[in-house]
Amino acid sequence: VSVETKTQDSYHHGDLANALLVAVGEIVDEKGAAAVSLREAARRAGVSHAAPAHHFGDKDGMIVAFCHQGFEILSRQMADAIAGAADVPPEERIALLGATYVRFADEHRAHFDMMFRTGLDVVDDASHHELEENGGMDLLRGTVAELVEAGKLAPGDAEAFAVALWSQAHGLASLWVDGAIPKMFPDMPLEDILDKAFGESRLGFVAASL
Amino acid sequence: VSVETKTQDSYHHGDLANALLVAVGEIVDEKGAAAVSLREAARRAGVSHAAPAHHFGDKDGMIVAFCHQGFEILSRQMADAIAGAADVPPEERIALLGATYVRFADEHRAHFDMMFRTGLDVVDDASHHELEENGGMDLLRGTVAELVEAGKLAPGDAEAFAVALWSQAHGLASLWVDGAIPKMFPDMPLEDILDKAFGESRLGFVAASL
DNA sequence: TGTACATCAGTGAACGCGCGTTCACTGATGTAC
DNA sequence: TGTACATCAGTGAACGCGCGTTCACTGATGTAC
Repeated sequence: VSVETKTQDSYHHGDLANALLVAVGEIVDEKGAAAVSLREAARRAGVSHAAPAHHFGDKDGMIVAFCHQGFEILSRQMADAIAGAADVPPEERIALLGATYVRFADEHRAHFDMMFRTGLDVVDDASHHELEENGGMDLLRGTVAELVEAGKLAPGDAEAFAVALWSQAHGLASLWVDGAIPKMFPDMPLEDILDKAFGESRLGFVAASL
Repeated sequence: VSVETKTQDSYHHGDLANALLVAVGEIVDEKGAAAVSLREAARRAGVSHAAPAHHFGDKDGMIVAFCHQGFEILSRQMADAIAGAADVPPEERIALLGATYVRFADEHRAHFDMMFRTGLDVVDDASHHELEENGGMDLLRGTVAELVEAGKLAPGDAEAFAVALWSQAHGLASLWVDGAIPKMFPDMPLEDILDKAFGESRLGFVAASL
């Protein structure tokens, strides 16, 4: 996706808020999250440097909006992943959620970086809220609860199990996106790693043994 | 640890390089990795802003030196963790390595952030080298190899197993240090989580089932 | 259909800031003789 | 033991840069009547 710059003969952009968010993604991809600035985003959108203020208020506003977009995408993809799998055992749905999380990071590196890896206070504050609100965390909790109901997981282990799963997915996503896994273990396709990390047999055990 | 500022009546600091690295850690802890600057580090060390150049050349040099320090600590802690456990089964040593990795992140948040989470090119380039050189990765590989030798893991699964373990430890460390786990799952002590994530029974299975 | 007017979105100049880096310098230390 | 000198570590001024934010403005759009 490329930034839609303003039509040359029009004073108003028409879709500046979106164009700026696209620009933010490009900056993160090209130069890292630390390089994001209002002025650079405005430049890429073909607009004066003061224009973003009309849409996002200030820099924090733009960054939070970008993260919000990411959380929406992530939660939608997670919901989609298990929407068509209601009749499947919970451990398989959990595997789907984990793989979806990692694929989201792979396909939306800029969003993943901003959402989870910048360490900005404004992002941390917003992220907690987003994770609770948008349903991604509820899907994990709910599916783990089904595992308990099905007698495959002790009730007292539900939280630890959820944490372990989230950690596995988050760590895989982080190291993969960083390029650490490809560097240390060349020639391992992501899908192979996902098979191993979230494969049915493994999760079945984890549920039983925790 | 606090920055040792220069003795007031001495022109030379005496231990400026170390004092600057301590200052970097404080800045990361207080204001995030993005706030690290040569001038702020010099300020905290009680020295003129041009002084750091004599020790680290430029800003990248200072950051790489800080990361290098972190990799040294991590690899030493990992080596120590299994040094006294040579007679223990490999799956238990692997659990020790994982827990050590997470505890390192918990106890050295600033270093962990800089080493793995800034996304700076200069850090990424150095980190790959450090991980290979300083032995941390070798410890993981070596212990996984023992698992294979002991017939507890198929040779073809060794790499995937190593990736899964590293991911589990890295994700747990990241989410814990971010405060995401405490926020989503309050009142779970880190040691409890480590027990569940790297506990003997779980790893025994993972080795057998991958 | 036309006109006044409010509202909104983008402009461009200006501000002050902290930054990395350079450079000629100076104080301190150590070494050769 | 003393002296010249090289070397090293820290200084302070200067530079140019990109940044976030503010502000009076202006062009465009839509709405009331």
